[in-house]
Amino acid sequence: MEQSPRYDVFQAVADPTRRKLLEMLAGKQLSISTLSKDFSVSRTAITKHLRILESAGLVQSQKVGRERLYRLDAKPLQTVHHWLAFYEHFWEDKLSNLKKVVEKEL
Amino acid sequence: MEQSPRYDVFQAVADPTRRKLLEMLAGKQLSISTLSKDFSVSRTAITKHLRILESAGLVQSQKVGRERLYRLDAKPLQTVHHWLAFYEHFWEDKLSNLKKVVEKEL
DNA sequence: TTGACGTGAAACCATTTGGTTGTATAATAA
DNA sequence: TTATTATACAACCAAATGGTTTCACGTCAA
Repeated sequence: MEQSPRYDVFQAVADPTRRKLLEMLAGKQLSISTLSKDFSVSRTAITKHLRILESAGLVQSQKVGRERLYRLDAKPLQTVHHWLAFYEHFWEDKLSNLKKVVEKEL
Repeated sequence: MEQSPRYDVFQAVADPTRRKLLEMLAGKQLSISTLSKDFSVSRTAITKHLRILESAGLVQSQKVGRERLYRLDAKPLQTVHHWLAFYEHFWEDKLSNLKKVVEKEL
């Protein structure tokens, strides 16, 4: 859980807690404490998850007074989107195959 | 690396080796040995990765003679696709915001 | 100025992860 | 029949991961 290595977006997004954090940050800026309230794990654990998300570029933060506010940056998710695009026709093929079968039945 | 627990598709896809395996299996069925040739890690390691992919439903296998052939099943990737759809307008917003800025400049 | 609040940082810890080597066994080619 | 090939399985290992507790420190409200 060390923060020095740049986290891969795929890896960052692999954890359910981190996905939930991204969801909470969709639209609004929230502080660590506020975010933590929705989880059963400690504030420290949430801080670590946020650092991982930040090192993957999925969130950005700024210190305001005594709090640190985090906000979503969805751009790195485009990488996942592009990666997925390649596989899209593989699951669509299944559908078109099914379509053919159904058409043959009629 | 135990295989009993069902692997999450997000987790399955988080590893670069496993993503490469999926790519190799796009379109064609390949045996473990054949797949292994393209990696620097051992065949055993590849077998374990394939088991993880299988438990996530991303590949299916069948034993043919003395080999085990694996093939891609992209369906579980739809889960990732749906998940991503929610964030799509967050990176699109950036573009439309940029567009607004550019328009104002003109 | 004094607590309470929000965070940062360090030290630890158990489990999971990704990898290895070695042995056993069924299928195939000579 | 005898190697050789392709796996399977078990045991083991170091490092990464997700988590904790404790303590220190700046900020803000009374």
